[in-house]
Amino acid sequence: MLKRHDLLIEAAERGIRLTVQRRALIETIQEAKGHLDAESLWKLARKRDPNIDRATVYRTIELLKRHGMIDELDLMHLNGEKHYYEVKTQKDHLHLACFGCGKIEEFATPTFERLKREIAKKNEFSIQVMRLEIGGLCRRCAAQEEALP
Amino acid sequence: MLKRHDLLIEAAERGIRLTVQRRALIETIQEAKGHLDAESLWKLARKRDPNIDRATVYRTIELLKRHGMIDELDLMHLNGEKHYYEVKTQKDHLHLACFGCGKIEEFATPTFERLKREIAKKNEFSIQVMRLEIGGLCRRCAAQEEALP
DNA sequence: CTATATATGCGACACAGTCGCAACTGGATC
DNA sequence: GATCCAGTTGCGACTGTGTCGCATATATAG
Ligand SMILES: [Zn+2]
Ligand SMILES: [Zn+2]
Ligand SMILES: [Zn+2]
Ligand SMILES: [Zn+2]
Repeated sequence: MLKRHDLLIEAAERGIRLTVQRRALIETIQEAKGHLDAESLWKLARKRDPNIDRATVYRTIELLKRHGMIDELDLMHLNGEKHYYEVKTQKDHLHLACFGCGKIEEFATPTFERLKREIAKKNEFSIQVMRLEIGGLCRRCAAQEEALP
Repeated sequence: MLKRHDLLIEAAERGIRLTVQRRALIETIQEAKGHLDAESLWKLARKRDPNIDRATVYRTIELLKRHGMIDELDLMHLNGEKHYYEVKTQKDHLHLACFGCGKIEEFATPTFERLKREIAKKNEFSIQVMRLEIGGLCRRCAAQEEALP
C-alpha cells in the first residue's frame, strides 16, 4: 500500500524538540487508522499523555504541517468544518469522498505525478503541498440513487 | 479565458425561487473579480440589497453549491479558515496559492481532464466536485527565498 | 548540573458557520 | 390583480474549531 514516513525518526532528524506531548501526538497520528480530525487526535493522544492540552495538539499539528510531515485534508467537509490529518506518503495520492455513505477512498496514479510536474514547470511554481479532493457518489451509492425516482 | 456559467439564467432554468436577496448575491458572485469569501460577498451583496442577512448569504451559498453552480475553495487557508467561492467554469481548473505573497494563480490543462476521467473509471466513482489546490512559492517568492541564507 | 531557549497549560477569546422560529413573499392559480 | 401557501428570510442566540498571551515547566547543549 501507500508507504508512509516514520514521523518520530523524521522529527529527530529535523532537530524538532521531542517533548512527551509531541511524542504522544506523533505516535497517535502514526498509528491512526483512517483520517482523524484534531479533536479526535486529542482524545486519543490523552491515552498516552493524559494531561496534553488541546492547544498543544493544535500547535503540534501546525508544526508538523509546516515541516511537510503530515498533510491536511478537508474531505469535502462531509462532517462539519473540521480538518483531517494523515502522515505524508512517498507518492502523492488523492481522496474520493462519497456524499452518500461518507466513505473515503484513496487513489494514486502516475497521471497525478505527471500533472504535478507539468504544473510546476508551466507555472514556474515551487510546489510544497498538493491536495486533490473529489466529492461524488461511490459505486454502491450511485446505483442506489439510480433505482429511486 | 475560463468560460463561466450565467448563474441567474441557470437558477431560473433549475426552478430556483428568485428572491431579491438571491438575485443580489448571485449577481455579486457573478461579477466578482477573484475569489471572495462569504463575509466579503455579504458586504458586496448589501450594496444591492442593504437588508440581506448574513444567514441568508450562507444559506444561498449552500444552495448554489448543492446545485453545482459554484465551487468552494480553501486556497490553502492562507488567510484563516474561511472558504472562497467562484462560478463553476466549463473546464475544471486548479489553484496555486503562494505562501510568500498570497497570490492565487489559476491553471487548466488537458492532463487534469484526463486524470478526472481516469479516476472516475478506475474507481467507478461518479464525480460531482473536484478540487485541486496547491501551496508553495511562486517564481518571484522562490527566487527571493534562495537569495537569503 | 545549570542555563536558557523553547514548549506547555490554562483560560479567555475570535470568528466562521448554523439553527429555530415567527414573519414575509415569489410565483402559481383563479 | 387578488389570493394563497410552501418556501424563504431576519433575527438573535448558539456551536465548535481554532487562536493567543502569559506564567510556568522542561528538553537539550555545554
Ligand atoms: Zn457511498
Ligand atoms: Zn476547509
Ligand atoms: Zn509569491
Ligand atoms: Zn478559480
